[in-house]
Amino acid sequence: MKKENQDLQEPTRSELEILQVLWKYGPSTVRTVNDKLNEEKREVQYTSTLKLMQIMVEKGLLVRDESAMKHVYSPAMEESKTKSMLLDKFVENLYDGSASNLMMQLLGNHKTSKKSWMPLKHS
Amino acid sequence: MKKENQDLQEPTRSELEILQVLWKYGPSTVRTVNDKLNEEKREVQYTSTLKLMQIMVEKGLLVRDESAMKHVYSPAMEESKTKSMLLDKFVENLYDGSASNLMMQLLGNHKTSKKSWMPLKHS
DNA sequence: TTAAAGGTAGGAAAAATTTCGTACGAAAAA
DNA sequence: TTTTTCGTACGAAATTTTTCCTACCTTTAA
Repeated sequence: MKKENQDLQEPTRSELEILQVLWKYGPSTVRTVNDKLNEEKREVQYTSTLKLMQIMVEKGLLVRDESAMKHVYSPAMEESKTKSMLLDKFVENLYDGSASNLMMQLLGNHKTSKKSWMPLKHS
Repeated sequence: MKKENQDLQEPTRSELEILQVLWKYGPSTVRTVNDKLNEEKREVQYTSTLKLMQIMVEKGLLVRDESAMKHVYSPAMEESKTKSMLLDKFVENLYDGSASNLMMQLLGNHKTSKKSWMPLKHS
């Protein structure tokens, strides 16, 4: 089954790497993004990055300015919006939806609540 | 190229869901985990969950007690260790490695540093 | 004792993600 | 002008992740 164009696509791991580059350096060409990926993350071929960024446009994760020959890509959503979304999901997943739990971990306060589960009978 | 048994495998998205269930309810059978997944996350077949958990054992993400007929699975690493690892990566990725940046976002302080990038010439 | 229910194992298929080869056009250099 | 360089598009392949079918074993109920 194909995944339909939802409103909010969660970026895949590689897509996130690309977003990170764009957040850091601002709107960029594929060439620039690819260079930064190779410098800062991992070795990857130009056309791979290109393809991925094209897909991200289709998904609505990036927008593209085609006015010049060298297309310039930018994130489709505000950095802060995307990060909020990802943070929410992260807190939901790992900290039971509780930001203060996360906060405590950040503060190095490792008194995370003791295991909350009672041994279950496994039917 | 096959991915070798690294020390720390990062769980995939589905694997993380399973870990979440185990964290929440403690060591469990596949049946229990599958039920919880269906209740709390998404519809999924028993054998799919089974397979995934078997793979997670291979990867070293879970350990399995086979002494009884119904195997009981537990996370291979402490919850807090795994979460630390994931949190580190998360902060690294999204907050430039700065926990205080994340902290600010958590506090709803949206004065995240203005765009730090200078417009680049795109070679 | 047989049937039904519920468990694991394993392989194959499906889906999603990632990579890259090839084709081809435009711009720049020779 | 010709060649080289650098860009995009597109399709297919490779890989990773996810799903589920089939086989088969054990326990329980009839």
